[in-house]
Amino acid sequence: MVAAYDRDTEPFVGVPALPGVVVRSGERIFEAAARAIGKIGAQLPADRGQLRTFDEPSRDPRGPSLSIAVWAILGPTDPAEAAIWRPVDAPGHLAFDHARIVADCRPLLADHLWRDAAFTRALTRPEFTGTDAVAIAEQLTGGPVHRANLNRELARIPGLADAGTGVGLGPRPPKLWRWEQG
Amino acid sequence: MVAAYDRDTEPFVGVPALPGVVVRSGERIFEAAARAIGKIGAQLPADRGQLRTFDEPSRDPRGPSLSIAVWAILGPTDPAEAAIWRPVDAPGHLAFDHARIVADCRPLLADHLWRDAAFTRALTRPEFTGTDAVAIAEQLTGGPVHRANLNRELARIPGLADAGTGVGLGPRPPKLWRWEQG
DNA sequence: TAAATAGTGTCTGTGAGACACTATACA
DNA sequence: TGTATAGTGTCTCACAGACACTATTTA
Repeated sequence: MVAAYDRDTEPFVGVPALPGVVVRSGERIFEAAARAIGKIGAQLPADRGQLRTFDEPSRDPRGPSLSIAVWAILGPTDPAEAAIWRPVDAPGHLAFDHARIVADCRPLLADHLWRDAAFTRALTRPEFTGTDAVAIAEQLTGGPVHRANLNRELARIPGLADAGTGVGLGPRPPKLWRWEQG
Repeated sequence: MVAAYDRDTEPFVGVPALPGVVVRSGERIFEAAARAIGKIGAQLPADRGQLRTFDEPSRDPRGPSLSIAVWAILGPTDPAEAAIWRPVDAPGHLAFDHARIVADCRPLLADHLWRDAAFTRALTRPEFTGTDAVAIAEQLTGGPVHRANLNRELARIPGLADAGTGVGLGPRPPKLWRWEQG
């Protein structure tokens, strides 16, 4: 899911947008990201990364601007009162070129999944089921994901252990995976 | 090899630096890159791409700035009178944090090699030997490259054909590879 | 015991990585 | 005929992708 917030200033008043700010002089990108994520009532998590820069001059009706896209992952216990959550694979209508940003960045994020430990750990919970994993992978890749292969992939990840059974969607309970230590 | 140029303005007068400019309002990144590469007397080639953004506030003694790194590949016939060529794996002393930029971007470029057709085609010549390929790969990856595996990898690339023998470093002439059509 | 959900076994092909061996040209 | 450079054959291992089969639970 992607977090947006309802804009309260022109342009695009009332339209959901990805949180963003104008970078101040001397500010680092993640410092600006920390201010941006404040717009949805959250704090910038430790797990975050740079994506790419968007430079179409007509992105913003107020005038030309560059946007450096950044990812960060919020957990279920992190406060984010003002967040409007949208599925990554169908974020719907967003202000500016933000729908395009989501579309362009999705494959970049899919590359991190199950490979970048910090990204994966933050995206899953401390515990998650095989069914959760399938849903996450399909959201990011956009294609179907084979459970058999995914389970084997998860078994190979260091620090991730089988933790019995969890609660799934149907009769048979799915496998539970747990990250070791804190 | 990386192209630098001798700075003629403060700061770092006389010190080699990667070509860069301040992006103008409304300008696209590659438009700015085209102006930047003019500093070495070259024109921006069609083969180019975005790398990452560098944001350390003390990068430039004149004040905080963001730099968006971009790659582009010049051929041997492209004019570049003012270029100072340095090996990618040992660019030596460069102005600002440019040595660090080269070091950070090298692995990003290595990921493109033999995979991104446009990048590879521009980096090699229309014709190149197996020995050239080994040298290119070792410069970008930093590690040793096995000729046997590299030859097989080249054989798999669509549009790249065996073209007899070329001129190498020793007695036995190396294989020649040629890109099909123009 | 049927149906829905979930997991496992296994086969294929591909590709990385590595080693030993062979080939070519020159001195 | 020895030596330096270059290419080839082949082996192992890991992994992606796919399919069929089995297992678990509830109704």
